[in-house]
Amino acid sequence: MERIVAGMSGGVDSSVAALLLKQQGYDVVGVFMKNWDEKDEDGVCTSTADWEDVQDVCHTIGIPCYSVNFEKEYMDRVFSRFLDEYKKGRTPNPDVLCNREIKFKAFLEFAEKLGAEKISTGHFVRTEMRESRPVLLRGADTNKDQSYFLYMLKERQLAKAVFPVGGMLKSQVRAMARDAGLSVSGKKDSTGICFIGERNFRAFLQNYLPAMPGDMRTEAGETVGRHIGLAYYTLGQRKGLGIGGRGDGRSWFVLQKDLKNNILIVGQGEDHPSLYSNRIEASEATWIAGAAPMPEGVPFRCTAKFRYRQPDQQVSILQSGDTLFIEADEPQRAVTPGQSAVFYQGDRCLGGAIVDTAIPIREKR
RNA sequence: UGGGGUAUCGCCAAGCGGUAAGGCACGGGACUUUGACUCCCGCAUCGUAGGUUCAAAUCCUGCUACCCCAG
Repeated sequence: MERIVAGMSGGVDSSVAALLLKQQGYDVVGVFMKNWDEKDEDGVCTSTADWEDVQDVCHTIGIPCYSVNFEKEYMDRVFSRFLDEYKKGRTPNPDVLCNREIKFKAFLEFAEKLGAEKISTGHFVRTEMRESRPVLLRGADTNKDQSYFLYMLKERQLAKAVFPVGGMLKSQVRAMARDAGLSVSGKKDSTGICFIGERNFRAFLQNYLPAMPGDMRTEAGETVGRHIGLAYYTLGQRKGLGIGGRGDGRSWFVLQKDLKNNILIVGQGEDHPSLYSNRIEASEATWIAGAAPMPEGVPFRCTAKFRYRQPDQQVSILQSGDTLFIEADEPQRAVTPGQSAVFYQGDRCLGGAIVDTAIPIREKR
């Protein structure tokens, strides 16, 4: 009987994933990962509660369960880079790294040591063999598709993974959990950084990044406020600026970071022109198939997402050396350095790259 | 010091005798496995002390503060 190690977070999705595998006759072993040790703002250690949920669910399903600790790996391979990026004034996405380095690497290796052929997670994505090679497809529930977070995986990682709920709708997953009597069937979807959880983001960052106050200025150079450190803001952000009543009365948004002078450039209006770009330069391109879908220097038409859950955007991409040039058909709002651009061809996720620069539209030449 | 003006929520700002618009900020919630965006809800008795009136943020008087002009 084939053994599968089910990664279980204590949430509905991974629980139902394990349940489905069990029903399909696999030798399922549930494993809970603890990768972060800290209480939340209320002094509650959510991972303890989640671990209890996992034990509960495993008991109901009738599978053994274990817990494994990757705190060190998470800190070394994910969180340290996360902080480095912030220190550079960028806005990283820790979860794409977490998937590549932890869930589909450290955890996968651990599962193999347990004698498992494969691992499962509760991600809403599908895989399929095409020409005897695994491809990553969007989840069937277009509203919950999580392929964006898995673009850094490679074929050999995909080949070792199963995503039992990828073909289902979220509503079906919940219904199945309820019918099976899983205690977590009504549990709220978790959000926030994976393993760290939902928290006051600014306060959280303040534990790791030094304050470096400076001016907030308009593009014209007028000082309109103070910031507590450029790292605490991201492009297109509105909340937290604390500027009210100035100018034409509209809301203020972060337009740019001037790291050299420690100045946050802000402007009014959700649709401020400086927030829009259609030419983006990215690097660290990774392709699930191992190589880009097009030769170097040749443009390629596909769709892209510049943030999770963004509707597909029509783009042309062109690789030149280490740089990936992206040209979007439509203007894109607040494309942010450090964030990921993920590429698709139909339902298939091809890979992605990390944004370095978004060139404002009005600088077109 | 003399003359004039203004004082309404943290900020901007309606109101002109009939019982406090709106925007921004902020707080809460929804959405969301990153960060954001978005959406919904909440949020003042009118500088102060008196007076007139059935009724005052709205009229009158004193006080206080700030602004402008003058010299």
